[in-house]
Amino acid sequence: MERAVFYLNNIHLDTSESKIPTLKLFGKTEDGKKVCAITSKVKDYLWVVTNANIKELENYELETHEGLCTVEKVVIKEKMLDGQKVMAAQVWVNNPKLTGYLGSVLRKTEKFSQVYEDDIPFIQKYIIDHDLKSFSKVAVTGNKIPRTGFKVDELIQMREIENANGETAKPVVLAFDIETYNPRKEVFVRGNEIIMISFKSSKGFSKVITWKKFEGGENVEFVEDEKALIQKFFKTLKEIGPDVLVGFNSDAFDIPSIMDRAKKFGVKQVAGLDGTGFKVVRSSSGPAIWINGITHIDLYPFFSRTMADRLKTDIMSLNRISKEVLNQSKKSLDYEKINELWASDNPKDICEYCLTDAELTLKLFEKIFPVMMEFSKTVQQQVFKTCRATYGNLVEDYLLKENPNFNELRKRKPSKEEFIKRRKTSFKGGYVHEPKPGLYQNLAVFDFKSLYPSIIISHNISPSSLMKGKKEDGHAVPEEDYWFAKKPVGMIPKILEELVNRRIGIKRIMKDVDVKSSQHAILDARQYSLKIIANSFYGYLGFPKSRWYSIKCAKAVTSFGRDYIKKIIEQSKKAGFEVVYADTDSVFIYKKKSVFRSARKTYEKFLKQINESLHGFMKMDFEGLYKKGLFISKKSDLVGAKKKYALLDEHGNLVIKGFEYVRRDWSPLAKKIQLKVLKKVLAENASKNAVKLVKNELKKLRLGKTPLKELIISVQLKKKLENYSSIGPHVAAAMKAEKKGYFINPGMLVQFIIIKGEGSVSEKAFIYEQVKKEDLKYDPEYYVYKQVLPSVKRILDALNVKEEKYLSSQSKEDLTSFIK
DNA sequence: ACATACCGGGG
DNA sequence: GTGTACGGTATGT
Repeated sequence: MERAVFYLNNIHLDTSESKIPTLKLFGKTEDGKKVCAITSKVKDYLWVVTNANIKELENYELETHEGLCTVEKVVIKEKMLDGQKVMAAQVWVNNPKLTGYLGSVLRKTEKFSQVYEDDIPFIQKYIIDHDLKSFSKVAVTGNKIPRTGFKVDELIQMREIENANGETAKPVVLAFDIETYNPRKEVFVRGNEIIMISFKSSKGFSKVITWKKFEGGENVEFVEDEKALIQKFFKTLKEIGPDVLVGFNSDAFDIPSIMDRAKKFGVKQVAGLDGTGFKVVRSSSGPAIWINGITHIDLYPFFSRTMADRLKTDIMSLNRISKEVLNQSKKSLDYEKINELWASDNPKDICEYCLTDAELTLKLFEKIFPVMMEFSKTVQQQVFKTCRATYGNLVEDYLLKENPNFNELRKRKPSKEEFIKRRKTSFKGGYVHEPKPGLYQNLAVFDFKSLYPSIIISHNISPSSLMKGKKEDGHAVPEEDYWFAKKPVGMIPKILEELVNRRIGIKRIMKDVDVKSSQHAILDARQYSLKIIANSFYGYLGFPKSRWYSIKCAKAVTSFGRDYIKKIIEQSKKAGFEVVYADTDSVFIYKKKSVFRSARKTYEKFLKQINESLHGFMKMDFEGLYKKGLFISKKSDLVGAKKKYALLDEHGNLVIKGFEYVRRDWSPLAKKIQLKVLKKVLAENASKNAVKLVKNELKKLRLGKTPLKELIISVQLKKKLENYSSIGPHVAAAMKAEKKGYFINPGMLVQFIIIKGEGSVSEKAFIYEQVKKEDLKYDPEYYVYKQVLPSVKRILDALNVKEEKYLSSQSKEDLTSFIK
């Protein structure tokens, strides 16, 4: 027997080789040796709540197409279910893959229909039950066995495993990026050549590999052809032997591309430490790529959901995130230029571009990894899973992990029918005070500190306390006829309170730590992970897929919340402030004729007054002071749109939320004008210039002088042409193009122009190439009224600029004649 | 009014 | 595996 202590990298249950699943744990020792521990002797369990004689269960056997499922042991225990004591049988199963199936069979029986915990993924239970953590030490006992096929230093037939605590490992990281040649504008991976791959490692490895030779590139290595490039990718992965492979959108783009090309050239994928290739697994953000023994991190899902609230940018591209987080931009090179350079055998600039992307990816990873790790530790799941999780997943994982401390049976996920039923049930959300469109000066934003968590804790909002005891003794819900008992404290408020208290404790410690130290960064990451999870409890209660879903609890939370925010609005008005906008837990207020310099003092004084009037646990924070705020109206409504505003902060940064200029199905012209107008209005303080700009652009457009390229609308063709039941403009354009002999393929990006003529938008849509070749004229009317106007109208409306000012003083009819 | 289809990230 | 993101918008029918 041997004992090996190593940092755990990843765990999974492998069913590829035989019907008996093998548990594989990968990691590395302190001195950097790679280890894999395997075992096929893992047992899983489920719970059955029953008063029936359990003898029948003890020797239960079930034939399945995946082998025999046998019950190996049954243990009776007293458990809690919704705060009530129940007798339950813990049923141990020989094969973890069959637990769910056994559960579904038992559920159909009369005696054993109340089945629990059969739907918790085995690995998740295993990690919780063995107290394991990503990149933390584990101690394994077992026998060394021959390493046949494994790319590790040691392979162990595992008997036992335990958490060995201690420091977490600093992983060896390899960041990568690919470039593809895509002259036919297919958006998706199929059929596109990979022309180069770049690498940057945490150990200083830096290289671009490509298959067209040129003079004088730095860190460039040339290979014979694309096949050799793909082979080189796997070879490099093996040579560097990273603990973490990181990309940006690599789940959806880089790795699927590599897999696709490897298949085409018959290159065997050897990525995992057991010689296996990439594996496509389901994650809550869509398909994800798993590698045995290496943690694959895709930065995109983590930034675009978990970190989104912390970023100013609304656009989650590598460039924008790098700019904000690292203060470093991508090399600018648009994809048409990439195609052009490659076609003309001049890939040098592409190489530099590619390497910069890998470098930014590595830097972003290094910056954000502590945060990912804190999330992973907090919910006790593998970082692979946590960094792709939705808020709901994080709460659910946290509850699954904390729940055993309460001896409660963990709830099941809803059935399909239940899910559909829940989804139909809507309820009133937070209170929204619609903004009056306009540009405001010196705005203050206050928000309740953890409004919903505070409400849940202080009103004991929990399924187990719902309508227990007498109404007079409980917390009555505003506008509703139900209540929550004050005691005993329910599982959800209890877990949440512990979480909030932990965060308070961390924040207290942080005060005495140097802001620039790495310890501070870690503590900040930890408190942030706790904050995100705490703030998501409410959403979780009302999320139809939740195990601990409770519509009454969710309703109660928003009901209390509306009560609180309305009181703040009233108080603000009484104190002589104008309330511009309020949403759920925040208010945007201002005072007419205020001066920026003195505004902060005024607001701070008022905030203090608010806080003095609030009960103990409720508190409002000063979220920010903005020099300017632009609120715009809904499309055709008088009241303003929700979450659509642009702010200019104290340092002159623009914060733009919810404007459409980011989308590719808008013409570059509309996007460009919208952004310019916003900048002029907010940053340059010149709405006159904005009007002038719009006027000029419209004039150009009407004279037919706008370059065609600026008018291209790009929409992806997602299906075969014959499968469309509704023929939208991109489909119609593609159909016409195909008849003319153009290459049309599902997956491609249809770039079209709306041309002059009669009929619907679809009838007037033609692909860009055809418009160019046949010298068709674009339709100024369409671009004026369907592209440019919608993008700026609401902004200028908010500033009380009348349409005529920029559209023209002439009538529409006159304009049409003008165009002719 | 309702249904359908697409956006995001990546080249 | 019981479910496969989601909220917003334009255009067709």
